[in-house]
Amino acid sequence: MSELLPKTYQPTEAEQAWYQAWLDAGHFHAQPSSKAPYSILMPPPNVTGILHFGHVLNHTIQDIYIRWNRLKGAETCWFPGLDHAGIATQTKVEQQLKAEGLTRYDVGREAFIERTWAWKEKYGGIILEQLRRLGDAADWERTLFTMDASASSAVQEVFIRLFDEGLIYRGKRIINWSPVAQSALSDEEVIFREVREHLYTLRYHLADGSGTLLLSTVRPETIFADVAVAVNPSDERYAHMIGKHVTVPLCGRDVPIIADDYADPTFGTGCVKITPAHDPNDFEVGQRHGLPMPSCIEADATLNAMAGEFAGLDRFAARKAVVKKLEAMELVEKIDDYTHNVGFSERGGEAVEPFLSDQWFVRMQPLAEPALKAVADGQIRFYPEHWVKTYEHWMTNVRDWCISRQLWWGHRIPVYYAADGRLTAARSADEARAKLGLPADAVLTQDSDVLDTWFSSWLWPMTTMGWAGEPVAAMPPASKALFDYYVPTNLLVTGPDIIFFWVARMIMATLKFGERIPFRDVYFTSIIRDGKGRKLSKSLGNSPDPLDVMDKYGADAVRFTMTYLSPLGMDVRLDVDEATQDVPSMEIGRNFANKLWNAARFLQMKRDELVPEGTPAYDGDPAVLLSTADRWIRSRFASTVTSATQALDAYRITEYAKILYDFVWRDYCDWYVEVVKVQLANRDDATYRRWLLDQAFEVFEGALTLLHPVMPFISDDLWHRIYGADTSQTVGMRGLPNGLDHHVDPVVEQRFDLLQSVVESIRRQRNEMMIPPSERLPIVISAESALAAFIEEQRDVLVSFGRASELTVGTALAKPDGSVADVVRGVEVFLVVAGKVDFEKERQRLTKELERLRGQIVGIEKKLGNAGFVSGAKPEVVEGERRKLADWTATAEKLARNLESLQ
RNA sequence: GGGCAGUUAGCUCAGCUGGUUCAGAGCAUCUGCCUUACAAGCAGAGGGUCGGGGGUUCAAAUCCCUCACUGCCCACCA
Repeated sequence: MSELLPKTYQPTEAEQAWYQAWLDAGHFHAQPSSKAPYSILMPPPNVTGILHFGHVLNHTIQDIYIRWNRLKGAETCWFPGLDHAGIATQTKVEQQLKAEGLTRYDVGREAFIERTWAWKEKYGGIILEQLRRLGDAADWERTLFTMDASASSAVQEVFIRLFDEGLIYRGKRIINWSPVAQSALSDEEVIFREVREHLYTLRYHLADGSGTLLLSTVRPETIFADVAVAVNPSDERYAHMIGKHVTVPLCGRDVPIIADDYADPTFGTGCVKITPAHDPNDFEVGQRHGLPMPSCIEADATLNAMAGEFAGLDRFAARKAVVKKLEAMELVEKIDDYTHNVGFSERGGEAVEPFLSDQWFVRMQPLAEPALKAVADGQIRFYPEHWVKTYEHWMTNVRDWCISRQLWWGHRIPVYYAADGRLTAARSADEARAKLGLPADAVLTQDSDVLDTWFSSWLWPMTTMGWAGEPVAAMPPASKALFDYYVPTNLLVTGPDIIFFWVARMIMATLKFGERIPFRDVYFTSIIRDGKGRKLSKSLGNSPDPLDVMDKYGADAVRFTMTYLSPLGMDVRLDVDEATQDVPSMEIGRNFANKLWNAARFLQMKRDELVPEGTPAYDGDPAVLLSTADRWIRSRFASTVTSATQALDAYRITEYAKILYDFVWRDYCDWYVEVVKVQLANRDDATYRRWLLDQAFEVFEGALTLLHPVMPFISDDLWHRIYGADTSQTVGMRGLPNGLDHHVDPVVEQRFDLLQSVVESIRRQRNEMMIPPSERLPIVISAESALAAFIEEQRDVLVSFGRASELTVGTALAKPDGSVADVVRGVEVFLVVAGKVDFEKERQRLTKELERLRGQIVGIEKKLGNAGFVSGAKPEVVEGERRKLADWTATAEKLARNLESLQ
């Protein structure tokens, strides 16, 4: 009746078909309802983004929680989106233009933006398609682009409000400048790297001709903008010079010698040149002393007219040229090798230039305070928790956020300048005129800069709900309902690298504008590294395309393997074969999927073969039919539900994966299915067989259900194949198995454990004696009467698993002639091997085992002889040790006896 | 300079509130099996003084101190 399953699982087709079926059935779309809400905000991938393994891990985790909570009956919604990614996208289009021999200035701002939109439509958002291949159960109907009208409106409103409240201000400051992007960067977009350069010690002559001052610098090309030389006020060497002037070489200007604590007497000569426009520390010195702040370096990092003959040279070329000239003038005292940290653009990799310019800033401190509290109070929880410290450190030392970017692609700053120099933030020029009290025909110019991309990202918890920047109470009813139902969201899954960029700022913005926390739990994912511990990156060639890997192993296999290998708070190592771009560890997931597949195949084959159509269902008391093994698997399954739930509740996803892996593979397949084979073979009764298989199927269905969050495709595929549900249904919505606690039965588990030990003992002995499986041998088992009865009950299983020709079970049986012996938990297991026994080997093994046991007995006796232990430890622990001693002693005695009687 | 992780079998890692599965799993290695669900498999075996040292405790892989090494984050003295 059901179609026979192929021998191995073929994931690719099944995965695509099921994803479409889920979409068709609308399983991923959610609306506020009477059910409990559960929501996750998808970190919006860049519009230029391509799927990599970081996304795979991140999205697998999110999908697990979405599907798990859907299984639990929540109204789950996963809000997807796409980030306009200012610099990255603009760079793409500029590259395109470059191929045509054009720059963005050639086409002009408006045409350039149009072109970027066209690029976005054509090439952007490929990654969203790729995420579907992974299986993301996201509510795609709610996909938001950060430059959609509502989101753009929100950005504008927020800017205006912060401006009006004085939390956004314009200032001339030293910022991080990218000469390549020709734009400012925030502090977070700069990474520091150690660089080996030179420390030049230069001679500056005193203006009055009374001597020379030596000072050290790594940037001699900036001397044209020197405005002072600083010495430490406590530095006696220079005390008499304070107030005098030195002549700056090459440009002949005289600048004062000032006293400032910034100068470190122990570094170099103790004198430092002050160049406020080109160094953040010098800038502060300049401010303290009211010094002028000329710039000698332009936006493109070339020197300007202040540098005289060096004008037009790039900063690095200029450095060489300046040093050469100074050397010729004998003004270079010495040049030392010098290793120090230099800032580089996180994106482009070029050295960042400290650059003095007008920029827009957000005053962070007032926003940070409530955000700090929300985390300190535990309203928002971090997993792993240790990131709280990092968060608190950053938040308590938070610096103002430079939000203006000299780009074209992005949200334009809604600030208008009047001819008289006044300015304001407004929704339109008309509104600005009104705010400034100007007539309708007054000419205004809008600020030409755009906002940092993160200035839209930090509003994500609100914009995803349809918020356009209005006061929460004034939101349109549909958005308001969504917002109130789903925010705070339940979980955010992201990398710790964007804790400042994004997580912290979302908390600040949502508290301020949404009047609530944005999310309750934050899960920080692991960093993925290759076998050598390096981060995966395209340039290193160790970053395989996840799509290729999914094609080879299946999406479920990739998801499962990543989950299995990614402990909370630790890096993940993924061995990557650089030659083939293969990730061999994906076999873990693939093999597991295949195991599941074959377990299902077995059950289905047996049902087809042994249960004729029309076989009546068993309608008696199931307790009558349940064997120890049946009870055991039910007990194990009930425990598995509990422990899997606990693992996911604590965000221990690796543990969740391992629990299910072990249950399916070890308990269900290795033991239970093997017992089912015996039970089927030994009872020629169709009703019983039907009942037994139904029972086996039921547990399997439960396992598929628990696995669905991590392996959605195969679990649904098998579920439909076996249980014949129609495609509009999914195992992901049948509910979590519950009310099974009464199946947990420690006595049954203990007994089955003994059975396993006895079987393992027989197998071990057979293996050691090199007896092939085809050869059946007599087995004799001797145990105390209570256990003997149980072993007798398990006769069929023991005969089959132990490949026995005959089985004798009794109490106090003597060791048969020509047998080898083993003792497990006081049960003696004799294998009659007749001529085949290697007595020497057997003697060695028994002796070794006996020695080990005796050693342990001595240890435990010592422990029990310790008065401190007996009085100090919990009574049940002491009792446990006593029982253990008794068991071991009995076992040792039997072992010794068997060793003696060995011929 | 400040902070946060980590160090357990050849490799990758579990081991959570100290003791009842306490020294584990997977991979790799070795042995035997095409046993009619699965060789992407089955059955076995070997392999670790839990980074070093000290302390607390009746009891430490587990708690505390200290040192060493590895990785990450923050800061940026020219």
